[in-house]
Amino acid sequence: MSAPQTTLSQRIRDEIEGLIRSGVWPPGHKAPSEAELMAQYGCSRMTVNKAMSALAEAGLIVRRRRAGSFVARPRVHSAVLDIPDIQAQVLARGETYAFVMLDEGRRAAESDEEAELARGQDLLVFRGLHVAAGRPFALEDRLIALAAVPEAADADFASEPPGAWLLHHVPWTEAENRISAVGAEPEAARLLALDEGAALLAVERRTWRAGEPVTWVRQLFPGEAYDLVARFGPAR
Amino acid sequence: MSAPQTTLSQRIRDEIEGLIRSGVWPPGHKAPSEAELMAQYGCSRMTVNKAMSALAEAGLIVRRRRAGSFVARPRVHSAVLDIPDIQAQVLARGETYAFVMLDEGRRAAESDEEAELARGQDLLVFRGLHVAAGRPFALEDRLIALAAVPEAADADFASEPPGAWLLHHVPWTEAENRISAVGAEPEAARLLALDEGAALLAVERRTWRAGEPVTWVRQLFPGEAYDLVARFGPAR
DNA sequence: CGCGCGAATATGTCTATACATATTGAACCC
DNA sequence: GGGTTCAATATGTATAGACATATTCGCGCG
Repeated sequence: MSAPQTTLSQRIRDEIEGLIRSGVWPPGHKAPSEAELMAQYGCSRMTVNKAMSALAEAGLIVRRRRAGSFVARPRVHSAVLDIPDIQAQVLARGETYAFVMLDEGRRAAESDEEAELARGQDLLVFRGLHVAAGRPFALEDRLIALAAVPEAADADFASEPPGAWLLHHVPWTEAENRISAVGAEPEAARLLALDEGAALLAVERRTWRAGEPVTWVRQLFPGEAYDLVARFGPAR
Repeated sequence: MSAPQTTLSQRIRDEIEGLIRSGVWPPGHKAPSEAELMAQYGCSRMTVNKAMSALAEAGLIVRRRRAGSFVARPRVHSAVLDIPDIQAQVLARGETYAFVMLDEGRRAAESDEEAELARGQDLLVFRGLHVAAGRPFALEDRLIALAAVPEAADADFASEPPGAWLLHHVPWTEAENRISAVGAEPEAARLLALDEGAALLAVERRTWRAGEPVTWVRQLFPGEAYDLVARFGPAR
């Protein structure tokens, strides 16, 4: 048994996908041309083309004739649950947006769950309030793993809130959303200017890049003020 | 300008996708072999193969050597928001499941929104309670468009609740979920055995098949008892 | 009658080649 | 200097042929 159980075009695709997902090829990076790849892998152009076309269809690269193939900017979202960038959403509705940082710090993990995220290093801890049109829109608690994103230690989260900063700097590869409804606790009610016990939409999200946990976030939205919309349709 | 702005393999793919999505080719239907298609379209096998491979990758067909290509059974869900079949979910957790039909009828549309769904014909109207492990799990209101699903008029919704029946009989092509948190109204609170004003997770879903509206449903879950989990990961 | 084996079939992948098309960059002319 | 043209480049699509591989069907043998 000599042949690997994967095909050549699949192998090319996987290797390049690995380079992209791991960040070795950052967004905007120019990939080798098909001619270069066919020399590198010793195969025909059709084989290379199949791999690259698949990557393009998957949205990982953007191809432009004559110019070449480039690693795509992290898709803000691949058409799935559209909740990542609250700032962009609010601005898209034509409302003013502000992020009020309530608390900001750096500490070690304090629970098993946090330890899984921290992976031996410190966590950045945030609590902030998203404000749309002058009214509280969402209360956010966030942890960022410095183990996964060391450059976050030097980021300026006054100019760009942590969620947006991450979205623009760290492409994620996996995410898990947990959505539920909860009654407002006293402090949350106060910060969101609601009555205690009011229905809140709670979105808890964990995000990974290439299997490595990056961030955990919990956002609380006033139930009446926010609808989460997810639309699934034909592929194109 | 003579050439259509779509390529041949894309056209083949689109036409076959249309046959599948419209239901002309039902699940399990055997598609023509590549040889037949290349005769039909007067092109080479590679061109046909590209179209069929793309359909296979998209999960619309299943291909088996020597046997042929077959229309895939409707994917219960393509790994997206996992909420369609409450019964299956409850049973998967090892709990008993029951659906209690509270109200069932047939009537004409009574609002503009309903008219859009009804398309000139009657609607089937349901209200029922999903019961898991003997406790209320979700309150469901549903409308089904007889214009889109005439066979629903003869279905036995005592043996299979409307949601599961639809899922097993009508593959959907587009869906829109709207998720929010609401306080329990008196009647909902009573039916779900909760206090008035308790936080409920509200899922409102509209579904289409090939552009034609099929059903509208609103499900109310006790906030503490239910988490909506959506996981997005690598394609394969 | 049942079982195994081989032939036929349909897909899976790859090669080599060809022509089309968008884009870029540079040469060229006014 | 500025705008136009043109050729080089890289991708997009398609062809025809080849070999590999999984699966099924049917035939023949015991």
